[in-house]
Amino acid sequence: MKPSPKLTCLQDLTHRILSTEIAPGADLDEVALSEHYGVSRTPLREVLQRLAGEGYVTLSENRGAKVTSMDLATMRTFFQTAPLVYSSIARLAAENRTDAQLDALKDIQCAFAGAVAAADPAEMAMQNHRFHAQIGEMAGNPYLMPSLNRLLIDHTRLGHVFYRPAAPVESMAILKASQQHDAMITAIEAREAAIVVGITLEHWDLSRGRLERFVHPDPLPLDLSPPKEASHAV
Amino acid sequence: MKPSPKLTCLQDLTHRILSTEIAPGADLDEVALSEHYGVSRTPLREVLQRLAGEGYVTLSENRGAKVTSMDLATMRTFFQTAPLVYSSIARLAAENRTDAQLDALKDIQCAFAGAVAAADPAEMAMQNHRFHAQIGEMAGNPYLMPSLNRLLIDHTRLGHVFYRPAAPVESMAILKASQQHDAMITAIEAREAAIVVGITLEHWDLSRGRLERFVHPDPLPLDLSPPKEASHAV
DNA sequence: TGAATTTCTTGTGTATACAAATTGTACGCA
DNA sequence: TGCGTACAATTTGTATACACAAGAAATTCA
Repeated sequence: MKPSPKLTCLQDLTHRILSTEIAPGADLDEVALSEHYGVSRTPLREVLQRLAGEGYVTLSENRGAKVTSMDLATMRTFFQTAPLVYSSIARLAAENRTDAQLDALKDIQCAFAGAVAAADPAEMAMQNHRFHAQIGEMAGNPYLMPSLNRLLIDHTRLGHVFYRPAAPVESMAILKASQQHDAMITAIEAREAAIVVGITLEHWDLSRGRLERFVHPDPLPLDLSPPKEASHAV
Repeated sequence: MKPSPKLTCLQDLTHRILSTEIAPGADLDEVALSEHYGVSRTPLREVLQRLAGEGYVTLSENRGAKVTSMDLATMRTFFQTAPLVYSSIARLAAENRTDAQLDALKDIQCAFAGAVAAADPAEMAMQNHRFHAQIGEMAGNPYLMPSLNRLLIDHTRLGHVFYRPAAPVESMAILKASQQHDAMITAIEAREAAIVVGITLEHWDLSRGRLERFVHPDPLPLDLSPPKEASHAV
């Protein structure tokens, strides 16, 4: 009945980190956060410890918590690792899903489609996160789950680019992504593992194309004044 | 200078869990542990939270901490997942290793060989754990690391069987495992990714053979009295 | 004026005391 | 005797106070 302030704190922090409202690398002050959420430092520190375990924040001795940063070396690893884990999870999800899990996935995709219709980029990114986390649940593999979740954290943080279309061409990509979600649901329902893996890899390629273009943007025309946002990438 | 009691507590608990001195599924009492390690409940709870994040223990609301259990469903998943993660990590280790990391690996293998020579099963299992965790370090992939570590926890807990040879034939397996470690070091040093992956898969097959025989032991002769250790497996 | 050391400020780490929740037990009632 | 309820005991969750470490600023001495 009562919304536990500790749980609220945990959920709100994850949300704000995933949405990059709290930027990668940002310092998290214990007293400020504890006052903000109306809990004492003890449970707040436990929340931070948990977030650290899930990869959202990084703790250093006597130096507090920082939001896990996204440096270029990590990005490289991200692009290297994601297809392997995503496709493995997809295969397992098709094999092991339950009906209840499938229904939950459909609900999430519904919310995702709603966010697309409403042209709400932040909400799209969050529902997309939930969608893929749910597929992870369906895989039922406690060994791969932590890897998937770490990938999804960075994918979602990067992904706010994806869902902020600059050109009309790019909003087409969002529609295509949503259609791929639908196709994944159909294939998972039919337990067609090979098909799910195929769609998942296409889905990844679509996402990768946009993300890489962001990390490696097209060079600006050479005769213009110095670029302003070049180093803003990560 | 001073051996922080909190760190001692963390390391000792991981060691006792990996060695199954504290059995899978066992309850962990906060007050008892805090008194045992000479710290108050606050830091002890932080240790438990961290161990939970790494997969050693499982926390339930208002119900304390239990050592993560190893049920049959999990075992199935374990055997399904390990080769994928191990071989991926092996490939990355060969590609990304530094000289310092390689030296550390050699030191660990030295300690492992020492334990083999001393016929110390517990020590073998622990050094084997360190060996493979070090290869994980060399892979330098923060996304796959948590999966590897979770696999290694259960592998090491199961592995105490491996290093407790019942028959002379089985102590040959330990020697072969040690030789495979040496071969992995050589291949990693030469950055021969394909070779490392091959040895890793052989290494896994060797381990799997013994572990599966433990989970699925040979049936006892039918004309004997009721089996005594049948359900002791997991 | 510059460098080094001391002090002060800020923020984290730990301990203890208290509140809340769960579990086991005993008692009463059907 | 069986079941349900209430109470007690144990264990976990939270708050507060204090101790300690790291970094910044200021003062002193060369």
